Amino acid sequence: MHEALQKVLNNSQLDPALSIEIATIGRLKKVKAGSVVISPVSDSMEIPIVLDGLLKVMREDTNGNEVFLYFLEGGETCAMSITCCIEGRKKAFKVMAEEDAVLWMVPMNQIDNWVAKYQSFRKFVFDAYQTRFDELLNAIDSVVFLKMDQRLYKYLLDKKQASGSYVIHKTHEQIANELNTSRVVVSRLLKQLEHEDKIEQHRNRIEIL
Amino acid sequence: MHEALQKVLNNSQLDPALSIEIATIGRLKKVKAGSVVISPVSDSMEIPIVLDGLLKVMREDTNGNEVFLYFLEGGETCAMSITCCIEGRKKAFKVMAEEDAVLWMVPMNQIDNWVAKYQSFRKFVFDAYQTRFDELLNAIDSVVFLKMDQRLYKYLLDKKQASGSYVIHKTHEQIANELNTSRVVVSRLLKQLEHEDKIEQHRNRIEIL
DNA sequence: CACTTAATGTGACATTTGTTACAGACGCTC
DNA sequence: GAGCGTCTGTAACAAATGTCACATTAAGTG
Repeated sequence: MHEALQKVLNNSQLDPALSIEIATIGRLKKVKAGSVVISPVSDSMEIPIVLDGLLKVMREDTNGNEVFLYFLEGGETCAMSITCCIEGRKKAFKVMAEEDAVLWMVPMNQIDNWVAKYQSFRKFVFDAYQTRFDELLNAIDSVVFLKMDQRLYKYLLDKKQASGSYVIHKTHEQIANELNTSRVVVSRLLKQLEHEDKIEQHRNRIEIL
Repeated sequence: MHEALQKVLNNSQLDPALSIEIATIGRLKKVKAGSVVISPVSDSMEIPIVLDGLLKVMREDTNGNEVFLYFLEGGETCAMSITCCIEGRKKAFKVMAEEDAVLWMVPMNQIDNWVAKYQSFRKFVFDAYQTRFDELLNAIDSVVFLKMDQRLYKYLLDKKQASGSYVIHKTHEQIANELNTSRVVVSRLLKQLEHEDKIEQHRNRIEIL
């Protein structure tokens, strides 16, 4: 069995028999940073479990504007994919690789079966839902209750937390896209954060202090 | 069996045996418009199924600011309650009666059991999750991609849709609270909508045209 | 009807965010 | 180091939203 998969399954406290099923039926997928894993147009019938690396979930409107929702870290799975697949619905979000990532792709056709059969899988799925709900509500909080400067700083802190590095390799333009604002605004506010000694700026790189 | 419950259970296409269990184990609860059904501090172990009337789900931040997320109509249930109860977590939202409502309160302790036992209940629960995810994403869209005038109009249309009436009995102040803005802003924008012949205004009452 | 209270209207101004235009800085390649 | 493309900084202005003050209006009550 793939080593990282073994580790993730153990941490998830899944039933051993179920772990074997998942390991048997799934397949490994490696994705490069920046590549799209799930998009509104894709109709993949697999759900990704993150073994290593970092995914990010974005919401996209019909005009191509987008906004960052949350990260998916090692051991986590995309709860929204589960219901989409079960319901055969169009996905209303986009999942991208924020860093190079290793995924375990599990075909959907066994999900209902496992939910019925394994208490540990029910817990796994409900955990995933709960965590994602929390993340979505958190995203709503940021957007509704915070001004752009706080939202930006929160974004930087989240990114630091998720990547485990205080160095962020992004351009102002990229950050602006994730917050659905403009590059000039981001530059302005980052300059402010720099003056407050909360960050340090370099080309293509921001350090959180 | 309660008549409205009977109807809702039938529409949900639940297994007859399960319907009987739900009808047996639950209890009827009537709530007055404006009253709080679930709040972050409540630790109720029941989930509500809306038999009649209209509930609304709000997000509240620590400073007491709040924002409207979505309505729960007849036949719908609060998916977030399910996971909260299963996980024993603190609720991160508030559910209020938008109109007088009749609820069927189902104790949580049977949920896991039902999920294991009934395929139709799994479908019911996953449907609920999917619908709620969609509603949350929809709420995010409004807040991220729309300006306040569009957001306000969308809110009015949603309310019209959910209540089934083109007349909305709310003050500008109340609307402002649900959109997390100020009364003056709402008055200004409503006046605009009136000039565009999209609404007609009276004291405590707005008519959608 | 006169009075009271809550709801709404509106002007004036502050703050935040968005937009445009352009200048300067950095890193890369030849 | 000259040339090039991208990234960042910044001024100037526009638009959206928030805030304060106060006027006006509508509905209910005695």
